[in-house]
Amino acid sequence: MSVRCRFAPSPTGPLHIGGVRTALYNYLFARKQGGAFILRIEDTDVARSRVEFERDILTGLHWLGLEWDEGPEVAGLAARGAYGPYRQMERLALYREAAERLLEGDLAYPCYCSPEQLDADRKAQEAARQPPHYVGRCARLSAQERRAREAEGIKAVVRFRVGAERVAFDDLVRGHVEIDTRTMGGDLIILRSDGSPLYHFTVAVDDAQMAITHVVRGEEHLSNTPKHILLFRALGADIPTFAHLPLILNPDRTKMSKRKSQTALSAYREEGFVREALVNYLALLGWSSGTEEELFRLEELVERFDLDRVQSGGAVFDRERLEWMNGQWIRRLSQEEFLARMTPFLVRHLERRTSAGERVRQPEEAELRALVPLVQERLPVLAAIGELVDFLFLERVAVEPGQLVPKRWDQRTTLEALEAARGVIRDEIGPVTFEADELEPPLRRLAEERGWKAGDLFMAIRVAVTGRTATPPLFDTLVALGRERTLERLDRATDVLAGAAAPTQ
RNA sequence: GCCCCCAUCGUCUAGAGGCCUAGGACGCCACCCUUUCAAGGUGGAGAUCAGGGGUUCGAAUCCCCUUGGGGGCACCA
Repeated sequence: MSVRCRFAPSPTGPLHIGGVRTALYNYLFARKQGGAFILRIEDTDVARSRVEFERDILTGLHWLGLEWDEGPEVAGLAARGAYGPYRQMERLALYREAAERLLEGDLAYPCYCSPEQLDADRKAQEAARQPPHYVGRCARLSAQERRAREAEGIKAVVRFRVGAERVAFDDLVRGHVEIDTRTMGGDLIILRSDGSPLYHFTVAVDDAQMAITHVVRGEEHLSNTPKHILLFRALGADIPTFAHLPLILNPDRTKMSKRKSQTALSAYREEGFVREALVNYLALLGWSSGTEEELFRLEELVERFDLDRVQSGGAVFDRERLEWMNGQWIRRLSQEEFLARMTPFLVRHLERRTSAGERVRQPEEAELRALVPLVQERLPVLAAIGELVDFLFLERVAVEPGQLVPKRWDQRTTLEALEAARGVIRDEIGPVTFEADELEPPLRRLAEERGWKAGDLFMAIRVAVTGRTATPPLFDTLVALGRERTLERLDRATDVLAGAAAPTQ
């Protein structure tokens, strides 16, 4: 039988990094096995589910390149797949029908206990240091008793009978697992009093109906797996193979959460993490290829992936390592690709500067292209492009007199150097060509003639024209700036320095 | 409280009884390269393999216990 596995997120929040990892492992496993990867939206929590979250999930998966074979929407097309619909709220009839069957077979029963009663039970159990469980008040009601309650207008939930036994299964990640059903909290509610289905029930009904062969999901579902197995059995369905993935952890080793970590995929995307890095990093968080290579693209991961090699202990999400890997993938992008991905980040940065009241010049395609070799290897995240090169597009850069003077120099020397450098650039460099190669020799010569360290001269110029001490290579920077702007900024810096000097002299 | 899972450098991991005086990567430190910042290169510090018992000629690797951590036990998913 060919492999079918699914990613089943609920749209109660933006696509979570942990969900991405689960989706990725499902995808890798399905592709590796030549099986199907199915996306199912678990939106039965009406109170918390929102369409924009569903959109965020679909967008995120598309962006990562984790395309699904069946699901609510495929690559912008309408839903597709023979086991649809793929949104649970569109599958209510299926659940109702399945519940009906269980009721008929007395594998489930209506329960009339009020939430208040259940709450009181739970409190009592807690006080008696008992594990919380349903006491079974409605488990053996006679037909008349049920009718009486119905007559009172009490809306019943439907409970699934959980018999006493040890349920065992062989988890692909954890091996043999056995759980006593008596520790699971008693008979399970599968339908709310309004008739809507609950998670454990929908999972079993859907996985059965969608012919899922492998359930690959987070470890938080491990203890609940017997419930699903019992339900599969009651439904007369085959029991899929399970693989429970280790949790992704906060730095304090608790389950990764919004409170303590940045969990939304979209947030990483907005910071300029590239899909290659996110996929690569997450693949290696809990799985390893067994070799010492660690930079893999999606297709390479598919070739190598194996659930056997999934780690069983939880893994702390290490942003530093992600950033390193992101830099690796940014550098591996083709120039065209890099340009296309980086530009929106620069544009956005400049827009922000504009709204902050600064005068900004719009970058031209050609000058951005020229910038690529200078910046591509300097970005840990794409969003860093703004800070790196915005001085090229700002009408005025703020130059601090303090920064302008190199460590070994004083104000006088700096002033002299900037004026001299300006002269050299104005007189010796052709306005037409103005290339990095022709800038360097005369400026080095200048430093030598005056007995300055070239580095000091260059630093003074750098700060003068960019307002920063860390920039792309100086001569390329001057070229990017252009002759006119370079001269202008040297002038202005000289004024700033002279102005700062004046009061003290 | 009960049940389940987990346990190798700070972090991600290699290791499926002898190849381990435990390997790689991130991070950290130093040096090299260098006009700054990165990138890159070289080297270094960093794990008595949580602790204790077994099994075995031999254990990070198998078993048991302890400890620690995590997860689960909803008319949430």
